Amino acid sequence: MKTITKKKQALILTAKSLFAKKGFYGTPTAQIARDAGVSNGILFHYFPTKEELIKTLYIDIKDDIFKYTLSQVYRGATIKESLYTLWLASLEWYTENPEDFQFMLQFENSPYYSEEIERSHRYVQMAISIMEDGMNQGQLKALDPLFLVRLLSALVERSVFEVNRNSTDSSNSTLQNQLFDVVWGALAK
Amino acid sequence: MKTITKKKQALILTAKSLFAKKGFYGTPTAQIARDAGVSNGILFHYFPTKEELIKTLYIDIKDDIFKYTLSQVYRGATIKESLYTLWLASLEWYTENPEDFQFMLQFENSPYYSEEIERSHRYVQMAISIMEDGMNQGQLKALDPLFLVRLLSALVERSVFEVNRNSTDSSNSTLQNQLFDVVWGALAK
DNA sequence: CTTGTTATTGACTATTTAGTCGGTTGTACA
DNA sequence: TGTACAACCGACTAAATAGTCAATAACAAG
Repeated sequence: MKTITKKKQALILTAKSLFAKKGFYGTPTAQIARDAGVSNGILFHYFPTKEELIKTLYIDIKDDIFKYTLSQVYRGATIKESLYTLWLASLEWYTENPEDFQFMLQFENSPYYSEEIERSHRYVQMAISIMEDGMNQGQLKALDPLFLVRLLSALVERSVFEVNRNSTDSSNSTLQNQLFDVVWGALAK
Repeated sequence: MKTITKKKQALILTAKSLFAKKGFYGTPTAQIARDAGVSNGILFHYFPTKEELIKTLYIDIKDDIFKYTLSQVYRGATIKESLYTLWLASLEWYTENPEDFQFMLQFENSPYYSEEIERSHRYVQMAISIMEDGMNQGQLKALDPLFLVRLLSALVERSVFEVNRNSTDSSNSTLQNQLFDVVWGALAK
């Protein structure tokens, strides 16, 4: 049984928050430890390098998100329904967890990121097979399924920005429908 | 008349190349100078800080790209034609100038980037007005025009990745048509 | 030729920072 | 109670790096 200590947890939380706010290079390891209220040494006890810490954080975050989003997709749903569910759940997650969003953006455009890391998540395989289903049913455009997955991610990302910009506006659901129209228009045949 | 010296030019070229390959934080200013074959001090003579160098580079690159792409859009073209031209020209530029692409990706997801910088380019205003025209004609989705511009950028970005991945494939124009279908599907009403 | 300005050099520094290490405290369990 | 092992501390270091500076070269103009 893997018990995560209080201090390790504090490190993870603090690191995520600082990285999101100040960036990977704007955040010294010493500050992470200080803000987390633990010693400098313990950070390197749990994470051999700063890079390792960053990668671990990313994998954890992505796991959380996909657990949340993919679990809402039901068998038997139409492709359009599945995509809508996936898209909306992601949107909700990111607007409610802005630190996750910031962190992810940074990581996926950093030198740390690679197709290897991308594919390593089994949920990406799941997303791919949803796209394949849609293509087989003739509902989605006939393109590389991984490309469609990435497209969806990119559109989620843009949606998050746009929703955040209009956050004062109360007529959220109208905007949501319009934004999903964009997604569906892009992916559907 | 602004004459750019040989050494300044060498610095700019070298910096772009190194930043694209190794990232902003993986590239010491000393290495830029060394690789450019000039002294350390001259870099800070032309660019007071490293950050200033990076921002200058970004603005130059974006200017080049928009000069190239927007100049190909003709008055009197339909919206679909204009968007196609814009999209294809961007795609060509980035596939032929991979360093520009890498640099831009990094910059636009870095702490240096801001909506202020984004809007400061007059070409963004031009792109916005193309989108507004399309909306007024009822051809494009009724969304914030800046959002549409960003959407187009994001789709160009994804297109570049996908074209690069299939670069061995000679049947390029088929893929191009398919990819533009995605763009048009996303933006068109 | 003189004088002021700009280009250029490269050694130097002040600071920052990732990661180390020797030692201490806690704890599970035999 | 003893022993092994993990959690934990914080002072320390070795390396890296952005930016400085004092001096020299090139050059343009009067």
